[in-house]
Amino acid sequence: MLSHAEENYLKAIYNIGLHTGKSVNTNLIAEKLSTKPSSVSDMIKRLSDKKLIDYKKYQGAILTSYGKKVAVNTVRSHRLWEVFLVDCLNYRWDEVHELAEQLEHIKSDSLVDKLDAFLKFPTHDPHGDPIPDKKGNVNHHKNVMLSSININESCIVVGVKDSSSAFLKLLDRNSIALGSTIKVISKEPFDNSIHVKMKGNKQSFTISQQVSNNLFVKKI
Amino acid sequence: MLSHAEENYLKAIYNIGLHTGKSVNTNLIAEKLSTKPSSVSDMIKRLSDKKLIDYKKYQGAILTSYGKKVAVNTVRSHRLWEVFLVDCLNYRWDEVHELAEQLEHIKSDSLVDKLDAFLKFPTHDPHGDPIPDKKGNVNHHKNVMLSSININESCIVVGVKDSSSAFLKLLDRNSIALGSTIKVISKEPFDNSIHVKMKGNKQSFTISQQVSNNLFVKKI
DNA sequence: ATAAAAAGTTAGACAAGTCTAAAAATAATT
DNA sequence: AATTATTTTTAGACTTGTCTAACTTTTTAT
Repeated sequence: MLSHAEENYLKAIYNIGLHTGKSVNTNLIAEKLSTKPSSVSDMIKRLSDKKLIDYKKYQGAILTSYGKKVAVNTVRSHRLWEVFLVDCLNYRWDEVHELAEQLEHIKSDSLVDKLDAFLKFPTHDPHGDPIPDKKGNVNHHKNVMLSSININESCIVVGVKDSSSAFLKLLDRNSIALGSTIKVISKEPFDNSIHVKMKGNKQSFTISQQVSNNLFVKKI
Repeated sequence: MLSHAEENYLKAIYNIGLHTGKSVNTNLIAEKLSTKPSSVSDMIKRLSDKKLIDYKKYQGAILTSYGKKVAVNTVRSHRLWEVFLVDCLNYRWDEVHELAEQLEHIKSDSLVDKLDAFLKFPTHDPHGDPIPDKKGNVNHHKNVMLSSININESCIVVGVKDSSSAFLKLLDRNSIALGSTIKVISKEPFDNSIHVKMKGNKQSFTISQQVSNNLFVKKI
């Protein structure tokens, strides 16, 4: 039986590993978990003893298949709880992360699957992130960002990379939600901001690079 | 912010105090929490420092109004989660206790009230225990046990005192559920077992004293 | 290739929560 | 009232997870 802290470390290593593909550094984990590199070193040793990661001193960590399984299950739990919080309890998408961080650690053989069934097997969480299935299979984002869309092309918002409350509230204020259709009108070379128009909206407006780099989209 | 352990101690003190009415001894708490009296002594000191209980050495513990508030909120959370698990996720009433023990500790200002609303403000949990309202008011059982019902009288099952899995499964096997109507046919002086008949059932059967002492009923 | 910078690890300390073993206080019994 | 017995508390140890400060290894840059 793993502790909350252990699961959080595995999840962090999993998420960082997804982007980088290779061995994960101590400092990145520390940053992600708002802790200190020395604490990470300690924990990494314990996780290695438990065969959850492969680790050689000074060489970073990689999940074993067992560790990956735990991480994916935790991610699955997290995302299903987020769906529950938004769909059933009427939370907003910018409110659910911290709560799901707690709920994901509830220990049970059956809870997550029963929750999945109750929610009718959702495929994505409120931020557009894919929900791993019972067996741990995940359909990852294709990683097309709004910033890569050409002028005069349109796209649909399918996810957010940053799911911080600040970013999500900014999107709300601009009426950008999952499923929104956005057309790129022009690009500003100086600061890489882009001028966009939302479908069904006459008014066009400007989006900074920080924002367009954090919106997953699908071309249409 | 209180730890899971602290909340569990407060809940135990609250539950024991409900029955006894007075200062709660160390040994009872230790038994209820499956821990050792020495651990209880330690924790009791901490809870006293935090003004959650009143405590004088060798004199047992009593909840302060603040401590009682925490305990009742934890009970409220526990029972609402039990309703969710049974009504939404299709767990049986003998399966939900352990899970609710975990879920009750999720920290949030709004979660429990939102859950309450989602569940349409239930008044009782799957074992018939009353759910405290938002303000902490509870309608306690009137404590009428099946064992106190006279011959030829009928009653409705409104709750269980023992909510262990073993007891609940025994009730299931005898088709005794909340709302069942039971008529007392005869009593056996030797072992205090009673002979009963369920409404809508021709067959009558015998119930031991242990069982009849753990069923809350309402006379009809 | 060697010095400086960055990254990673160890050592020692701390807090929460638990335990065993022993001591102290209270309660029960003769 | 004195002696058991029971209950409660203390003392010291252990685990998990964290920290700071110091040290080592690896990487980077000159």
